[in-house]
Amino acid sequence: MIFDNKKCVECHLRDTLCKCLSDNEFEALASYSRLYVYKKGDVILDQDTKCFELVYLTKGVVKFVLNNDGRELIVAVDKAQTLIGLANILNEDINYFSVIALTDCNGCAINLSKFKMLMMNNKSFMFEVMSLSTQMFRGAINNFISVARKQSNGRVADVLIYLSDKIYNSRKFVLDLSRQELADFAGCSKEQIIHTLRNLNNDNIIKVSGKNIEILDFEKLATISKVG
Amino acid sequence: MIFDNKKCVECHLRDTLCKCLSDNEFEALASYSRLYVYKKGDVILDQDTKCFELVYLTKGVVKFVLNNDGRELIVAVDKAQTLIGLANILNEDINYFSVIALTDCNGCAINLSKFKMLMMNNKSFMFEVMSLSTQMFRGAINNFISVARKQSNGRVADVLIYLSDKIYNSRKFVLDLSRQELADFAGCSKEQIIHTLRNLNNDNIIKVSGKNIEILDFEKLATISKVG
DNA sequence: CGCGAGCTTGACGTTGTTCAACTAGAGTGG
DNA sequence: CCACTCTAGTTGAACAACGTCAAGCTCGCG
Repeated sequence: MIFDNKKCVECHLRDTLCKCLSDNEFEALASYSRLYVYKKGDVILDQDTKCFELVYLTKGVVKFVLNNDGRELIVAVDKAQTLIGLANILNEDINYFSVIALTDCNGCAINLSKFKMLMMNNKSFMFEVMSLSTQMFRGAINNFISVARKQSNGRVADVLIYLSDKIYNSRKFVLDLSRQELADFAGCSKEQIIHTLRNLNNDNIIKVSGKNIEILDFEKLATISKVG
Repeated sequence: MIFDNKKCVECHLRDTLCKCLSDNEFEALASYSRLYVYKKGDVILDQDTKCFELVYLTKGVVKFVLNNDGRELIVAVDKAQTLIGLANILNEDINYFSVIALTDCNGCAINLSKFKMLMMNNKSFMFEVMSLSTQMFRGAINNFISVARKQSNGRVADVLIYLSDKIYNSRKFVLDLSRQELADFAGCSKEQIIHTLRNLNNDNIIKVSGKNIEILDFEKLATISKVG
């Protein structure tokens, strides 16, 4: 579904990534942008397909997913406001991850070739874009270090802290991820997630009830994350 | 130790990453470059320190290492000819990995601010650089996927195939990595590496004798890598 | 010849996966 | 309104994978 886009100048993107663009330059980008609505579960970007558009997410929570041999691995979870697809544009315009809506989402599709043209003509903009995309990669690498080195207590602690700090900005939140998705994020089986959550619950470090999570003892959780 | 650098125009770097630079531009870069000699074990770039120079490796094999809590994790292994430090320059000029010589190495240090200046003034060059640095990150992520999802047979197979294809370009090679380093690369204990190598040896898939490795049945090894 | 670092080996215990059975809740159709 | 089905979640038991430990080995070097 497509909306009008007359309010681009008020967009959060204007003040952040695009802050070094002139009004004319930003206008050129905005005139090609279109709003989309995604339902929970919709594929926003599809791994291994050609990428023609970036998506600026204005509402909702998404997961970045790598698929190999049928099994999913969640590389990152992110929420509005954020630009999606950056990691794709630097090489061959083939999507490296899939991006899938965890909640209903709104997004604004930005024409990739226009975006690239702007990058070519505005060096500071290019540096902003590069910086953002390497941040994304570094985050992914840090995540994999966690998965590669820690055992499940530590990984689950990592995931909970990440969600609390970066996504829900609260010690108490309602999960948008299923148990299976938590497992794909933490790199273990869903049963292991359930066991670990229950243990943390019984030790009064967190309170779990279905999708409702509350972190009761953040210090202890941070220690578990560190120790592994 | 520092050599003269009159032969920069013959450097492999000139024909690859720097192919889109004019003679003047390349000259500007070369006039600031200096040759260094590293002994096996030397730290070429040090994690978490400020980075003033890129290093173009002209001889030798190196490992990219992430350190956390005393334990090492090898992110990648690379050999000459290759440019080292790219992943660092996109953000805050703080080295994200350490780079350590696995063999005696020669390298050519390139002034980072000159390099950046060239990037700012030559868009195609900037795209070349960006492309190279994202390749590096994608490689790292693929490596971590392997570590995160496969069990030790698959990981060891991955490592052997990587070394055979990308580093030694032969089915038969002499390892520059210790058993501990193989373990840091595959994300498991050194004992597990030894067990797995012996099993592969007993199954006549590889032949191991100390540092000497020969891949006897590449197809079978590739299958093990896929299956996990 | 003796020392030490890296390598090898096997035993053992922990961790985590797999499997199978069961429960709860949501959606569907008669 | 009640079966029926389907999916997600939960539980525990059996098993396999892996790390840790402790002991012994090998080889190069002083």
